Amino acid sequence: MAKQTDTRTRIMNIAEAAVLAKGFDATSIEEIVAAAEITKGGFFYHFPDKNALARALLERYVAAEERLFDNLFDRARELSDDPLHAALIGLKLLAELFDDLPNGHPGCLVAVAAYQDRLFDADVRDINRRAVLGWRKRFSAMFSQIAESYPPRDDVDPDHLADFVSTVIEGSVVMSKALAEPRLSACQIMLLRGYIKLLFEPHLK
Amino acid sequence: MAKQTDTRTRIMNIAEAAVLAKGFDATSIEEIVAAAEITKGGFFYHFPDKNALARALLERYVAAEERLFDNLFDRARELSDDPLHAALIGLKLLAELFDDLPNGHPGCLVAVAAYQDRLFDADVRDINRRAVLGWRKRFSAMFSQIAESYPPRDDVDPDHLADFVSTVIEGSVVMSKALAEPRLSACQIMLLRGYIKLLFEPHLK
DNA sequence: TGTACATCAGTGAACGCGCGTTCACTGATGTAC
DNA sequence: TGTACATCAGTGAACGCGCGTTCACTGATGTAC
Repeated sequence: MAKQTDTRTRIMNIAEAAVLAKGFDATSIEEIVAAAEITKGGFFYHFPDKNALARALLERYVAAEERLFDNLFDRARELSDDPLHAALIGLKLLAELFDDLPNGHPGCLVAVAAYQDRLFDADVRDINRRAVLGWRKRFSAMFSQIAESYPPRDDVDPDHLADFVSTVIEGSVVMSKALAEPRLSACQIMLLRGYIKLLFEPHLK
Repeated sequence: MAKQTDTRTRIMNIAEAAVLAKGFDATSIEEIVAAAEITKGGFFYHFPDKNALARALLERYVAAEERLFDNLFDRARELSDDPLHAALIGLKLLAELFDDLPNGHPGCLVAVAAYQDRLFDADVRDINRRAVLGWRKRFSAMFSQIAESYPPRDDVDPDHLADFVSTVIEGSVVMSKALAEPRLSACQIMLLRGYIKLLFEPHLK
């Protein structure tokens, strides 16, 4: 039973890296089982078909991302009671997290699913949609709370601002991959942080 | 000769749409020639191999994008001599352009190449890198010029700010595809515009 | 404690299909004289 | 204007390989009595 999860996890780790590097269709079961040192039959013991692998990968990825955001912004709230300051700390922590990845972020499975959605069934597409809506909900609540104490300098919809966070994260990963510049993501997230600061922080002059 | 470019263009249009919907590897030559109503031999008359198709698609896409940005920001400069106002007009025009696409932006081939780069040779990866560096150069020049007249409220590197434009565009396309919300991109670009405005526009109060 | 059976986590061989690529050929159009 | 040849833009058949999937089997571990 420890072994089951071992092999299954090993399959998924290998598959995830390959999918992020060349797409889902180009990642063959053959190469996965070769790297995992099992046979094809072994793969199909763990997953009924290839689509089930996609689903499992995306579900795991989304759950992990959610946990990560939870931890990160919970930690930020521990460091400051003020909602704006906590958000700024959270974004800084996020940037640091990206900066600590030596080869840059390996890529976001949500973006892969978005860009290859004709490959997957409605089930997988729905998981993806819900995940992004979850991010919207999370950050929208954050910005709504900030807006209560800090009237924004610009009249922006909290949902749109929430999407802006996801937009910048997703976009920065694309950019850092395209340019092979691992540090780019962290830098872009700090720019986003600058915007949030500018938008909400009271002007002192 | 009109016919040659016709068929070649038809192949590329069909291929581009398919690649943006499911990735490069999953787009078979078989389905392309079926849709283009030619035989496989016909395809290989126009392209020596599948990688040549990828290269041709990316080159065409990058060139078209460059022309589009040229036209858009040239037009903006016609409408205002002031570099900041011209930039804000340019971003507004860009947002409108996105909003006019009824099904949303079909996707950016640069993002596809970034997320499936293990599929392509060094040649294709280089075209991609240069394209993104081109965007950086374009927008960096724009922001440097703005900064001459309008001291930014925040000390940001023009290159980073330039990348931020690309980041938001790329990210918003990912988001609008993931959520199947065609209008999202335009909205996110307007948020970016709001940031630029906030960053450079003199505070009146 | 020993035996019988069930389940788990795979193996290994086989399958047919679709893929990218090659190549000999062809009919229409263009060019030289 | 007619003929000979070249080029263009493909056709159509064939190729071998790798893909996802199936399935009968297996050896190790767990459970009942």
